[in-house]
Amino acid sequence: MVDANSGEEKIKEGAGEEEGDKITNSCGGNRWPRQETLALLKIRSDMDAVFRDSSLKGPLWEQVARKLAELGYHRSAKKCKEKFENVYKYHKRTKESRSGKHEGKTYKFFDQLQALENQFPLSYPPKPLPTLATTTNTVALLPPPTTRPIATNPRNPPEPNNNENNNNNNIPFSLPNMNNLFSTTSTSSSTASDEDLEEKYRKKRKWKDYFRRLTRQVLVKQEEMQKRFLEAIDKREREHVAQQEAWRIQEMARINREHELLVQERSTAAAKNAAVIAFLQQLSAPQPQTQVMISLSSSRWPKTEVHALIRLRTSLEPKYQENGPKAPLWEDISAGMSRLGYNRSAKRCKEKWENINKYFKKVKESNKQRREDSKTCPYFHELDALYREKSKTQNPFGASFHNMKAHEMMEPLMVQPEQQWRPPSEYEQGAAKESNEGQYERRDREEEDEEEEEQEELEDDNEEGDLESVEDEGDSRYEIATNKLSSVDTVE
DNA sequence: GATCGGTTTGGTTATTGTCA
DNA sequence: TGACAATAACCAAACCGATC
Repeated sequence: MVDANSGEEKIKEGAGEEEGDKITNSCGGNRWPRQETLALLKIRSDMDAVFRDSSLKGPLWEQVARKLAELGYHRSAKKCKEKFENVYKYHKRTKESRSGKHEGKTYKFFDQLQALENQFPLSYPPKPLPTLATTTNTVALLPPPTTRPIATNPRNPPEPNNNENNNNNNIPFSLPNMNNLFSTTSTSSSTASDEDLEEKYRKKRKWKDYFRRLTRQVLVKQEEMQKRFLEAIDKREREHVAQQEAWRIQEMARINREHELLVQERSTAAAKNAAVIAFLQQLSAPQPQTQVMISLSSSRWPKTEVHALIRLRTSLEPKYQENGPKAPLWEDISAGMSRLGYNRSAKRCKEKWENINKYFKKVKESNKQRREDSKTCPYFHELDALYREKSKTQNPFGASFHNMKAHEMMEPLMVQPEQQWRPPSEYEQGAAKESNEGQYERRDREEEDEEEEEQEELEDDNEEGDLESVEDEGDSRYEIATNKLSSVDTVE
């Protein structure tokens, strides 16, 4: 898998993730060294508030990338985002499965991510966080010191009487007379008698005592503050735990309620099913199971379903081309889908249509080369053909669609041959869609392989015109690939 | 209301590294 | 060497807000 971004990160220095600690940042090709990941986490967590406040995240990731670059790690914004998401995702996954096989093991970025989750500023470099008094990291968590730096320079001693909190101080803030202390030019400067010396010595001792007491006092104060701070943290910790406990209890209650509801629903559903089955048995209709599978559609759209949607949409488009409301179109499509055995609401159909088009456009615009044998996005060929068709009919001489090259415009419009599709009747007759899923998957893959081969062949030797008719080799009646918008009716 | 662009979240797959 | 963890990258679904 080669990303467009990977060019800048191709340098491989043979160092793995763990060695990232010891080596420079440019190691390991696309892999993120530990330090780099930590830097990313740090930056991202620092900007967490900004991220939460902003609705447009793109520029923020640019900023993250810039900050990372300042640290010597060059990654694109997209990569930063992706990396963060992946790390976060993995963290969540491992956290959830901790009770299972991961028990006893901790994800190496657990502390950072946990801290981020708890809206707690991260420490850096990372070390186990929460026990605040134990690690040196906690220093980073401490608020900026409120005690003013102590003036150790005897020439600038603290102003004695400006201190508002010195009532209960034992320190005598009535300072010795500084002029006397530092003035070597006393009135009796000419005589260096013993008395003078003794006087000086006494004053010196006095100052010494004063600073000793001051230092002691400051230390006591600092300890007191630290104690108060730790108590506050402790209190907050307890509150947090209590909150979590309360939340847990609430959550348990909610889960219990949901469980009861589920049980109720299940029992009513079972009753309904039994009634329906009984009814069907009474009718003893020849093919009662044809519609049973309809409701089995999962949230993920199988390939065949996407194909059906595209075909329905393209076939119904002319009917709704006027600027009228589109809702009936999607209702129609939804109905068509259900006729084919797919239970999708109009909204879902519309959403799916938008999503596949969005992704298709995105890929086209990025000029990314898709692998011919790409197993993903089976609808690409169809959309491609559809858009080519549109661009031809709407603007045959104007700007080409997505900067299509001239020779590309000449290429035959290749709707994916419907020969790759199962005729609905075949699988509609199946007892349940689920049970056939594996089989269909295999068939899909086989069909895709055939499809790709055929596509290649056709592209190789066929540069002209429409492919009016491709006869199916199989035993069923399949639709023919053509550049005309195909009608869904032929499927049925 | 329709459309579009952006984002979030979750799933999947392929690859790489580590360790027994 | 195989199992497994970790990672990168991709994709899909769903949602939201802006714009027309």
